[in-house]
Amino acid sequence: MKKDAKYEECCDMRGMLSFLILFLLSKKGMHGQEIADEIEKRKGSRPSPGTIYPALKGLKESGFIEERRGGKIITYTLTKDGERALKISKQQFCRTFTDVFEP
Amino acid sequence: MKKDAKYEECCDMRGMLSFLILFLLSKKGMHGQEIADEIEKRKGSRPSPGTIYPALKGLKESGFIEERRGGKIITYTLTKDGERALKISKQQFCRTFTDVFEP
DNA sequence: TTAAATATATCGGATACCCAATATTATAAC
DNA sequence: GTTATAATATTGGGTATCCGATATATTTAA
Repeated sequence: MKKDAKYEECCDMRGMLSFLILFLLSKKGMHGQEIADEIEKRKGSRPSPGTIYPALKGLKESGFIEERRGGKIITYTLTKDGERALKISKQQFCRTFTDVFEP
Repeated sequence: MKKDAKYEECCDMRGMLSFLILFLLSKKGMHGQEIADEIEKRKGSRPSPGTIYPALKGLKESGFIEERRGGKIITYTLTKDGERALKISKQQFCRTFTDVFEP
């Protein structure tokens, strides 16, 4: 059992993955594994393929991201709609978690 | 259908409720309805009783909060363990969402 | 041309979050 | 004391997230 698991379980951040992906893609286009790398660096745990690809599929079906294929690598970028979605989600996120970031 | 619902659904913040409660209680002791008030102010929607009380129950069973009853009002405060849980969750939260707050 | 490696994709299922509805308890009003 | 009000509590269920396992496709290595 992972150390500190007891303390982490009160914040599993379920439901934040798509938001995080949108945010990451707003900085630069990336492919699936790059996104997984970045999330692993931030969260400490790597989302499995069964997590990341369905999430990307959902975002694509919502029209928030689009893909450009180059061989086996698919690079995702935000659409205009995706930028709008991120902007709105971000506002809500910031309002909800105001002053959580303060020390 | 709620305006902007399409854009909000990529960030439902599911799984962040307990974290938010811990954070709110770290500022001052509150009872259930006060907590709901504060969350409503931040998120824009009010958590239902069926949401808030099971969450409080879970936090109590984890030993993160304790209650002091005064009539029909139950005031919740963080325990030492709760402070530790919040600290750790907050670290993870901040690391995960670094620079999301920047304009 | 196989074989290995890497990226993407899908499927089934466990989990748990959250809500709507309802019930219980306690105070306050009268 | 009865009624109204408000806080707390529970239960059942829908739903979406996420993971593990597995499959497919493309490139690289040998």
